[in-house]
Amino acid sequence: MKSKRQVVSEFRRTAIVDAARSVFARRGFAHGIMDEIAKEAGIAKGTIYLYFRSKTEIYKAILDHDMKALKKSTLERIDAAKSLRDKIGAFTLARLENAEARKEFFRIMDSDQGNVALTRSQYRDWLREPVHRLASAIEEASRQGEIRRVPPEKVAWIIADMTRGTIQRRLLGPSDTSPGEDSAFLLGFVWASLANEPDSPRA
Amino acid sequence: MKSKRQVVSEFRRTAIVDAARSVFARRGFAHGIMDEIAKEAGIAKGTIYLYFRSKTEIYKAILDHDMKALKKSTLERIDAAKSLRDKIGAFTLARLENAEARKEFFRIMDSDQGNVALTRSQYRDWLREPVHRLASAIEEASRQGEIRRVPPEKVAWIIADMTRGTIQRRLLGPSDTSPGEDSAFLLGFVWASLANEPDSPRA
Amino acid sequence: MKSKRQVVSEFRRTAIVDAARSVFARRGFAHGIMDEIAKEAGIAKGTIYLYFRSKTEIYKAILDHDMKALKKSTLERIDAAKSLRDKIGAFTLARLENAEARKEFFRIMDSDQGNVALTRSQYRDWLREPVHRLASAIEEASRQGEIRRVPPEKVAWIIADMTRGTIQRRLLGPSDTSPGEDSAFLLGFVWASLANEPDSPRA
Amino acid sequence: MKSKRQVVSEFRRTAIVDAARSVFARRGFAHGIMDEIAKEAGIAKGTIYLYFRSKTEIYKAILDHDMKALKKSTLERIDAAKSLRDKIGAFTLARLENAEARKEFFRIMDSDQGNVALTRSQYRDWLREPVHRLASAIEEASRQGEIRRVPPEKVAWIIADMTRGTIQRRLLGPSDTSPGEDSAFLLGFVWASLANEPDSPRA
DNA sequence: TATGAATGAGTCTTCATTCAT
DNA sequence: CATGAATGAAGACTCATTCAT
Repeated sequence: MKSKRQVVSEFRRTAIVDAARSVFARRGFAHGIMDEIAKEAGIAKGTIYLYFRSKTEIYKAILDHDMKALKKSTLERIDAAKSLRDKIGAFTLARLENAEARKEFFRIMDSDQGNVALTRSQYRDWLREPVHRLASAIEEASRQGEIRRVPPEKVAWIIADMTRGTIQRRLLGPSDTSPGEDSAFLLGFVWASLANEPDSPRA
Repeated sequence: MKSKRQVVSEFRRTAIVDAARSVFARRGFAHGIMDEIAKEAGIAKGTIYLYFRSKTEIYKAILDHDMKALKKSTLERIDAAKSLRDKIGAFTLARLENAEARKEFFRIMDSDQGNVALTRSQYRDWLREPVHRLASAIEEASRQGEIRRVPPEKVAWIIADMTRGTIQRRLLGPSDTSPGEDSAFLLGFVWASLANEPDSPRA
Repeated sequence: MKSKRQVVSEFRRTAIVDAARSVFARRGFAHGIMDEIAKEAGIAKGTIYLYFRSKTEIYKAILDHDMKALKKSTLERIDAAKSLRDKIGAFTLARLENAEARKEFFRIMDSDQGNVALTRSQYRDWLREPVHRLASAIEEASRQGEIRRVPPEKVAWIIADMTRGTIQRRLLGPSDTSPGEDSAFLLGFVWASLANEPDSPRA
Repeated sequence: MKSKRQVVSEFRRTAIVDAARSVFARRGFAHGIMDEIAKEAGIAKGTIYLYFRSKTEIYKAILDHDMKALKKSTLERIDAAKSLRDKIGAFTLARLENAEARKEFFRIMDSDQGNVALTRSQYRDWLREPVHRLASAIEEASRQGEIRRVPPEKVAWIIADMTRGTIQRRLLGPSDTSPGEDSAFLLGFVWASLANEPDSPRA
């Protein structure tokens, strides 16, 4: 069981990370000021330094925390789906819903980063595993003849790309479609490609 | 005809923008220092302020200039293609080749931005017109029965998304495929989807 | 008789002063951090403030305590000696041995001080009395004709200076002579001066 | 010939070092604030950083400059003197006069230093060469039979110690003797010791 | 016009001191 | 009494922008 101290400590860390995420989403890393983070966390500036060594550490903590959560959630939903079609749908929907629920984080990922230098590749990192999982499913389905022959990795990545683009468009302004609808559209488009022979003219 | 004064002025602005692009690509906006830009442009720091009001203005000038060029080049190549299939191929190839030729600019677009706040939406902005052009072609082909019925805007955007993702992956590390091959793959994938009825199972 | 309360209180004060002396000797006053003092004293930081009003107060307490002890010890050894020669020897030896035994304190005196502003003059203060005692003995001996006529105060101070310099050199690095030898050398030098007519050429 | 730029640069560096010496003498290194140095130098805080990388660099510049000057001046005066007696007098007088003329620097050397870690030993460093020079002269004179046999290094150092102590006493408050008188007294004391056989009782 | 030295507002970080438990 | 988490004032350093030459 957690001691009271640990609970408080956990609480503070979370409050700081939450405040920082919000501030960084609003101002970017470079312009996200410690004073503002402190105020938003409802504590004094010095207190932050009892929990994090530096501004950069907070940044890393945000990424680490959110990416882990994102990866976990996405993988679970992929794994829960049985067929490839459902897995692809699960992937896109998971991504879209997560983005909805964690707008702030995605705004950080999408826009800023100053020089913290790692973000973009870290971003790829957390995506890598879900995308690989998807690729494996594609490869399997491809072997089983459920879909046409395609390079699994490449296809998995472009599915991720389409999803990401859709998320970004949703982030830019309120969209008139739900995540579910967007996901369904993406799935439809992808599946139309995978399910059929390429280049076979209509008639 | 341009006066000598104007020529020199143009020359300076270009030198500054080029230097700034290089610096921002390397360090990001927040860490791209005026001193470094000046040195790289081969002029004194103060001189920059004779041509640009502020650091942010330079940033905007980079975006404005590069995006215009990108848009122009992309539109021309789309227009030069006759069939929808070729137009899509022209779009993806134009994007991939441009990215190759203007790595620095894409690196700025891709990674950084401090919080100059406009980038991401500006990025969308320059893409908007080419994507619309593509959408129009899709709509037309859709109406003509050349492809199945799809929402033209949405499809055009996800083609842009796939292309962008591919560009980013190329930017992260040296890839073993050429822009032409990547473009061909994307086109193949997209066309397989567009050319056929959705959801028609293989057998 | 001391109440238990007083005993504990005394004990705490001593622990804090000892810890602080050690820390200040290591880091200097400015860089000697309360956290470190607390840890070294085996108590919580807040507890320190139950016994001392401020960091500076601790500093003063160190000086006060150590200087008193030093003064007492030095005076006793001077008084125990009968002849002037022995008194001088007693003074230098007491100083050298004390420095040996209380390296930490001397390291504080020697090197640091932040700007607690008083140190240097306080240092003089505690020395003042022993030096005066020495001066008195010199004056007496001078009057008795045991030594040549000299200004007692001045001579006493330069004896103190020589001793202090010797101590500092010993503090800088391990020396190959014992305090006793160093003391003997100083005494020899001084006595050679005092015992003879000045300026009387050798031959 | 110096360019105008160099002259100005030199001027600024000097102004900053002078201001810093004054501030450090007054407040100590730790409490000597950049703002105050800037104000005293009559420039803006940022300007300081055009000439010195950090506060510590300024500190080092002070020591370096002043110690070099001190060493040079002291060595010259020792060398200019012919006899050992005169050399000793030259040394003590040079030190006393220098201290008079550069009270501020000596106040820094004497009192403070925070943790800049080098001071005290650096102090020894600049003294080392003059003291060695003195030691050589003592050794020579000792060999020539001009003075009794003594360990030259040790004697040279205690002469330095006596002088330093005298300087410190002068620094603490206005003294009623001139540097010349103090120097003469020290010389007399030392010479009385060197010129005669040790331990030879008066009668 | 061009220069680059000078400026000073803006921020992170440290640490003595306080205070609720 | 003891604790140690919380506070916030203080200070070094950066760099976009200005301005005298």
